[in-house]
Amino acid sequence: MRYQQEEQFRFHILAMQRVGNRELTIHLKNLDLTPSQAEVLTVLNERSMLTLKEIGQHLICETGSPSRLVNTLVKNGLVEGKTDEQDQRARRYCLSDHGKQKWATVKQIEEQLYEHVQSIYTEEELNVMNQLLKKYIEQTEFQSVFRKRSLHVGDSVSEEL
Amino acid sequence: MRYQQEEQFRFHILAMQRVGNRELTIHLKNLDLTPSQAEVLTVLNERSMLTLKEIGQHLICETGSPSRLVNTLVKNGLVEGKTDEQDQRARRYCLSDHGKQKWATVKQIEEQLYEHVQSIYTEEELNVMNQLLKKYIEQTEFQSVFRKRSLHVGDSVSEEL
DNA sequence: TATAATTAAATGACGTGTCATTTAAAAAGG
DNA sequence: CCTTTTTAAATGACACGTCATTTAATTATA
Repeated sequence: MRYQQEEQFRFHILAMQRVGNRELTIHLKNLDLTPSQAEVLTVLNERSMLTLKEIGQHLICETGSPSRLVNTLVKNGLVEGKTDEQDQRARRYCLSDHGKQKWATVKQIEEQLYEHVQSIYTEEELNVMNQLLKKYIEQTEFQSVFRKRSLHVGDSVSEEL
Repeated sequence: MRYQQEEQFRFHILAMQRVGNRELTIHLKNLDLTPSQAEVLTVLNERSMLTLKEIGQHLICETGSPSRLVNTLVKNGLVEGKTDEQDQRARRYCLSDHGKQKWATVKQIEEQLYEHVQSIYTEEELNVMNQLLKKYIEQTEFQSVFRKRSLHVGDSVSEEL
């Protein structure tokens, strides 16, 4: 059958995303957080005082302006927003004390997930996949997210393969 | 930073899924279909007369019984359902003529996606990734989907790496 | 056989993702 | 300075994806 490897790759990616998301969802439920909300906390923990648009530019979970996502976090007291003084249209957001506290737990849950990944793959195997996946991502709009989030720093170009 | 490879892998998977889904969404929009709906058509093209539960067991896009997904396709005339004679609770679904026709176009769109993948990866690279991704999937509930869909048949075990 | 337990599907609820439209503020251009 | 264009954010709409609950039919069991 033609495209067998390509089809398998397509559904591997879909399945991996689903299974990872479910694993995160389960563990985050104790915190009353969704994976998307957790990603916002992570972004705001790394860089504070971002506008909605800037937050969107740091997220992989959503394009455009993640109004509802962030507003839910504001409503739940995890994020605080202040109107920008230079630009009355924009609001700048940061973690509240409660948000910072929750993020610490989110970090532990993420590390659980990473431990799970580590239990299946060697670092070398992860490196191989990351090198290859990066090749695809670099041709997409997400390339800038990885750059902004510093998710691609420190990569060593593989000599083998 | 600890877990750097693992974190990168996590977001690579998320970004790959998003970008692939968007690419499919754009091309399927001309057909008035979503990627999930297209997956149902593909499943029903491969195996007909499945119940809702069985369809769900062949889908990666959704767990549980995909009532609404399939009912939308019935409403749009792409899928037909008849009550099972042995079990009055269950309904068995198959593609309508219109559905078969649409699937032919869906197949072309999928092949476009696979051509795109091919333009970025060699078959050897795809094979490497598939071998590794399969290791993860095999430990999840999706393992049975890949088996049922025959998405893992014909894999040659890699000797290298 | 009558009742209880199981099962298939439908449905309600909620939070995304995505796109299109609207609103209001800022910038650009005359 | 006023009008037009651009821009940030909010909002409406729609289809998921997920979970919990309900409904109805089937099976198990006392």
